[in-house]
Amino acid sequence: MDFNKQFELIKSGANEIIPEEELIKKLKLSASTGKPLRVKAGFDPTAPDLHLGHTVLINKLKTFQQLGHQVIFLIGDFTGMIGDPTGKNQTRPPLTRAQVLENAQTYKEQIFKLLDEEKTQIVFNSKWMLPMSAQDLIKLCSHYTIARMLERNDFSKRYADNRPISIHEFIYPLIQGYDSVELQADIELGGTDQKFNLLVGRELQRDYKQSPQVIITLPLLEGVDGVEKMSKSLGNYIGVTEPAAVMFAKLMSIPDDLMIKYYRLLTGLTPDKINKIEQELAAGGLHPRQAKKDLALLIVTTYHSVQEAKAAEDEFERIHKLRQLPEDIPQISIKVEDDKNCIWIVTMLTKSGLAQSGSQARRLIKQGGVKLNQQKVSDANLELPLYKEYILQVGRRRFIKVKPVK
RNA sequence: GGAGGGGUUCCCGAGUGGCCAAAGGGAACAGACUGUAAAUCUGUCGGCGAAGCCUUCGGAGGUUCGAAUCCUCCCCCCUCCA
Repeated sequence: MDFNKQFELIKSGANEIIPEEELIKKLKLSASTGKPLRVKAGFDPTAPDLHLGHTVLINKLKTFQQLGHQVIFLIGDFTGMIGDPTGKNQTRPPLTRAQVLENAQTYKEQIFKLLDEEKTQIVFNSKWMLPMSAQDLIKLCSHYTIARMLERNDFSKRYADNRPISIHEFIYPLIQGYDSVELQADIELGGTDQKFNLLVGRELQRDYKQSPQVIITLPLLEGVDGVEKMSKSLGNYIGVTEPAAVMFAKLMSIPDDLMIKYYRLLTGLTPDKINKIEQELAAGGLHPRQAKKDLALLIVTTYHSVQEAKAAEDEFERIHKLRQLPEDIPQISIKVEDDKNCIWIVTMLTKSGLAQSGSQARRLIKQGGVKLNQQKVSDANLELPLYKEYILQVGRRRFIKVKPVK
């Protein structure tokens, strides 16, 4: 593949490449020497459940891998003890060796749905950070100045606002940078919020007489709400291990405006193809719903299979378009007190977990959000005979089969 | 060591003796609408088989007919000065 095509592929979806000329130089050098570039991206070991936001980086790693370069998946088990300084993060308790290995295993299961296991190098930065002596750490610190640290937006802001900055927070970017030294990285990928840290890596490598890495920042992916960046704690995430049907439904719920970004950052489609979809959408030739379905199918297929993706689509149609019952409804039976021969609707809702309290159950009924055997329930005092099986529904998409017994 | 600010219901945040189950916003949930679980609009948003009652405002005591609000002690967080 010629350099322009390669470059275009690498650049697709990227926010910044700093500096672009160096990337081209490195690509050319690699081609002429036959030596693959070393491409690094770091991940947090404390949150081993990957969501699509994380896979933006992994997808880009994959691009490099497909171009024949050496991909390095760095697990920041040492930096994880510090936590990236956002002002909110507290120092985290160090993970035990067992936890680290366990999380690493979880990572592997997830990333190898995208990356080629044979060609991926997984490393932990505790490998070189744990044995580092205090003396060496001080030496590392001497490569950087407070003034330069304060260039980091987050630090300068907190400093100006009289909010605390702990000393150890300064160490974080230094270690991340030092990882690049240790790994002799040619390229480091990171989210746009990592720009500062990535740049520190360049400086340090230069100080350590290495060729500075090219940094590529990728946009932060908004979650299904379309506003906040995807994160587990905000609940707007799509996890890579989620069931196909859940994944599909979540993907269908993203705002239309976000579709193209998802296409660009999460699918392996070429820039040409994505541009075409974008144009057809704008021209009205392609229905946004269809485009979003195609997107969902593509992504779900990556993490599951074609069959499962298709089944997920059918399920979605059934529930949301045709408003029918889903194929598999979880089933439970509820024990009733011995002296009763009927069950109260509110009890059914709370015992089945569809409502968290009796008050909430009553509210749902009052709002017309409860259906029993597809009939709306309007009476909160409804009593039902035992031994029959009921299909309870709350809202449009929560179903459960309930069998009350003694 | 000294001075000061603060801890309120899932989150942010108002509330300085009764009108407070506690404003406002966010999140969430339900309803309407829709190609969609988007957007928008409406409603709900501590618990109780619900009349009324019970529990909640960092913790423990106290003052008062009555406390998120006042007092005492304690715990925690933050800032400034040295």
